[in-house]
Amino acid sequence: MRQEDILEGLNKQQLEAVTSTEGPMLLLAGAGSGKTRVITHRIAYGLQQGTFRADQVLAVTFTNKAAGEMRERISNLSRVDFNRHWVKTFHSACAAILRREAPAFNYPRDFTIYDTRDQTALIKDILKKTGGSLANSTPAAILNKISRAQDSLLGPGDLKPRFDGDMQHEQLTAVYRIYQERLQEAKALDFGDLIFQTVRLFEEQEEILEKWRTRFPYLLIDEFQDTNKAQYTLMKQLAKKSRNVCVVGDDDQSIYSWRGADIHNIRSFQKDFQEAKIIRLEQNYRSTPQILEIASSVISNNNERMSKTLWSQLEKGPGAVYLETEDDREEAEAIAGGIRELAEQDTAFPDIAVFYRTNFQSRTIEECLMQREIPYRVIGSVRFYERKEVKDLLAYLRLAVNPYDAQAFERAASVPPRGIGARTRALLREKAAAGRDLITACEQSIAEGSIKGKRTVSGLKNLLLCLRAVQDAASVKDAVARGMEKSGLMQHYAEEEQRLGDLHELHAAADSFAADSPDEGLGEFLNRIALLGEMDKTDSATGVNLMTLHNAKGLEFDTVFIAGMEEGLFPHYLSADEQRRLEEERRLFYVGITRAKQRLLLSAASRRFSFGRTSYNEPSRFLNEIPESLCEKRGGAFLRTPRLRAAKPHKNTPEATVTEDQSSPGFREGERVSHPRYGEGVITRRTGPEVVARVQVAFRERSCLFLERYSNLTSLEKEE
DNA sequence: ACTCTTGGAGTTTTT
DNA sequence: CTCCAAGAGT
Repeated sequence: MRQEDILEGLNKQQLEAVTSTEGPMLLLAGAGSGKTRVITHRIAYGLQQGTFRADQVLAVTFTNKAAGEMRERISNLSRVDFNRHWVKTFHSACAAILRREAPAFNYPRDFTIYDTRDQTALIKDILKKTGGSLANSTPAAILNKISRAQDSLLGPGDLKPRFDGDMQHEQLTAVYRIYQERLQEAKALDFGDLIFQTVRLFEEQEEILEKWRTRFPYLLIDEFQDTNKAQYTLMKQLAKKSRNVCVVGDDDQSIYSWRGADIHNIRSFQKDFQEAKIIRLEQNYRSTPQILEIASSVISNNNERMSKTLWSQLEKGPGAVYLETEDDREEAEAIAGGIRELAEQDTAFPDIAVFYRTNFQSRTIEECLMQREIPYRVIGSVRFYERKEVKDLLAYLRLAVNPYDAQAFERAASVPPRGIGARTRALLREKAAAGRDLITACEQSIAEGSIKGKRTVSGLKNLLLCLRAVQDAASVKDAVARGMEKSGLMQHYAEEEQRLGDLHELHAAADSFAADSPDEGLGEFLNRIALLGEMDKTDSATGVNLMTLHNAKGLEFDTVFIAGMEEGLFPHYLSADEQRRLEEERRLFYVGITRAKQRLLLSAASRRFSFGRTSYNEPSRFLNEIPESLCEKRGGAFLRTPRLRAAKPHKNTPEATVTEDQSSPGFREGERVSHPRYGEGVITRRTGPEVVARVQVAFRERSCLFLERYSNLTSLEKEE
């Protein structure tokens, strides 16, 4: 692509940001100010000018999905295929570095990455063993403390007591220390470790740091306001010499301080890189002036912010609409009704989003959408790789790759039940503690006769040995297939269609991984999975988008609903007392508002039913922060015209209705169909009420149950 | 010794 | 709904 194309249509500030490819830069990019455009064009420009080569750039984004999009946009702009290059999250970048440097810090290349559940289980186990229950602290709370310590580059010895003789502190230090030891024994790293250990490695081994500095003389860090101290330090280490680092952020969109993010990194950057060019992007290209005014008005209630004024030249639009309902059910129905009506006017389903503060709120909304036959997708609710059956299968694969992985062993040894109980498992793990792997531990225990269930342990050992052999020889896909077959999980879950489907999906994921990265092995596949968020699902949107406000960051929609505008829920009661945390809730609201291009629809329920309990809530204080002239309060329904047309005019040409599955009449049993992932199949059963009919489909190698409406199935019998 | 069933309790946000 | 702990059953 020619230079004038890369630079075309940029405003003054954007142009300066794009063309300043050398030296440090702080890009303060307001919501909707064309940030992604600037970042991608900047890299494309540098490539085109010959300032740097693609393999000299390390770009860090917040999610894998954002990374994927950035790769694609740069590739399109620059005629360079950027897909092989380093656009990663902090975590995946560190995992990749540590894999390559494994010998230098005495870890195997194929280490395991512990997720939150592995971590919590480990802490529970430690608490049990040490007998010490940390005074009124749940394992999750302890884990949180440990994670925050890691984010701040504090090891067990670096924790400071709050006062002399702080029991909490001593116990926490002890648990943290054992926790780290156990991770090492298991040849595992957790999320915090990935960053912490990389920083430590760079600190301790100058020549390795030097190598990576030389490798990446150009850095870019996106969502900089959400970086923690460890990440900041890593950036500094890498950028110290070249000083070619561009950080991009917006202090008003900092919403992850509970995860260790430190907003002061923006100030630190100005100190550490005093020669940095500072550019503000304040023109908003996304939202109407009305939406922007609402957002500005709300965020102006925060004290801790760098002042910044967004403005928009877009056409005027409507103000916000606020709806109060009796309960959550009514709220959900109003949202569904509003969506229906908007869809009949001018807005397509994928251009609509519904945001909420907590995941459980999605359930009621989903039910109403389903009833009204409105297609939707939920982003990030139950993470695929955290589902029980998926973790079960992953446990076997993890052990095949890393036979020291104690958490995987716990799971693999007990699901499906094979007669190895807690006691035997503990014995085997003890055996493995002295630097032995778990397979060897099994072997030795059998040889010594120190164990009761000799036969079953022997069976498990052989199974693991077999999987280990397979992963060396076979493709990732075959290794997963072998795991499914040999683990006994397929039989174990034979009755549960959903779980079987998930196992097959993991197999399919392995297949596509193998296609994308033919040179990578099972270990890399497992690492990749551990770092994958649900956000990254790439299937194109066909329905309304449902997600938490946290997941909404970086996205935009024509129409945005924000549900549950109630005290106690939003701001959440756990964050409402402290000023700093309340301000973060407000920023979360700000993020939500600024996702909207045209319309903003808010709602609150005075009664909410959640898990056997009814709570009564006042409307959120944030509502009072919206200028009155820009917030119209309604009762009953969102739109002024609840039922304009009783019936739609009937279309008499059949071709018009065949194209979209909107009007799909439903399949017959015995009908031949095709699915984009599973291929051809036959409907074996069709059940349930018409609106939410389920179909059972037999494919060549498996059988799946779908909700008919969203199944992506196409008939093979209606073709001309 | 191990597994399965039952009842009770807890649920912010997530790489 | 889903995770735990405790007790009964094999």
